[in-house]
Amino acid sequence: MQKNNLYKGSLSTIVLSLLTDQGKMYGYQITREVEKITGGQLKVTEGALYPTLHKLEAKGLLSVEMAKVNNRVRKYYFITEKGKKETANLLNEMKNFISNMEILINPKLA
Amino acid sequence: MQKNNLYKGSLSTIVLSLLTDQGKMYGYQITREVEKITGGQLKVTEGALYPTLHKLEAKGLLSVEMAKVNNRVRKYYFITEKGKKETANLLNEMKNFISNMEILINPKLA
DNA sequence: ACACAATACCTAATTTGCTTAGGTATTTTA
DNA sequence: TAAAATACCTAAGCAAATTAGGTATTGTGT
Repeated sequence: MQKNNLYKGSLSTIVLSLLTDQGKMYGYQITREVEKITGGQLKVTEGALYPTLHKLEAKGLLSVEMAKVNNRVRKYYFITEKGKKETANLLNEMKNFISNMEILINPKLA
Repeated sequence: MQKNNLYKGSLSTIVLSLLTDQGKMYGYQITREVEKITGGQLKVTEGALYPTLHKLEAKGLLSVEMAKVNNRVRKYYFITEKGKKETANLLNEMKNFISNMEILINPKLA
């Protein structure tokens, strides 16, 4: 996703969070949106994204809806009921991670 | 470090940040300190920590000082000049990661 | 008209950073 | 006196990326 390997492990959370917010999105759109939101700082590579989308679908957290736009196929992903619960868990884990990191790197808070 | 794989990639930053704060520490002490600071939420496993300390030493970011306490060996690690610069970089990357994640998971901020 | 960029999907080999599961040895505690 | 804690270590395996490809269509610049 970057040279930076801090993002390793966060992709599923990012995807599920975006889909929670936007309802449904297709893969390529997700890569554009993340780049836009982070001001170009984070680029989700397709080699990371597509396998992740397939994994989340296989786990039953996402469903797919095919669409044909301009003679080109799009696969819109959206969150299932099961996915909503898992998203809530992942978002909590992310918030916990962030607060733990903040006290770890900021000794004044410890 | 946990079941949670968000921490993947953050161990070097955690170690260097702690050593910046505390001057010098030995491996086992680092595992105790991280667990204490995070209220038991994050446990740095020795299988992850020792190879990381050796890697940081090999890169010239840390130096070692042996000590014998109670007939048992301790290896105290401390940051080199080169390590100070790299620590500053890693801390900046971590802060960037955190702010990017915050806007990604919090659509109201986007 | 034609090349190149952008859109849109995909896979597979490799790398990386951890987990899991061991190992040695001494000191402290129940 | 057995178990837990202290203190170091390594190696096989796993999971999530990176890197480096692939196909095909549409839009853009010259």
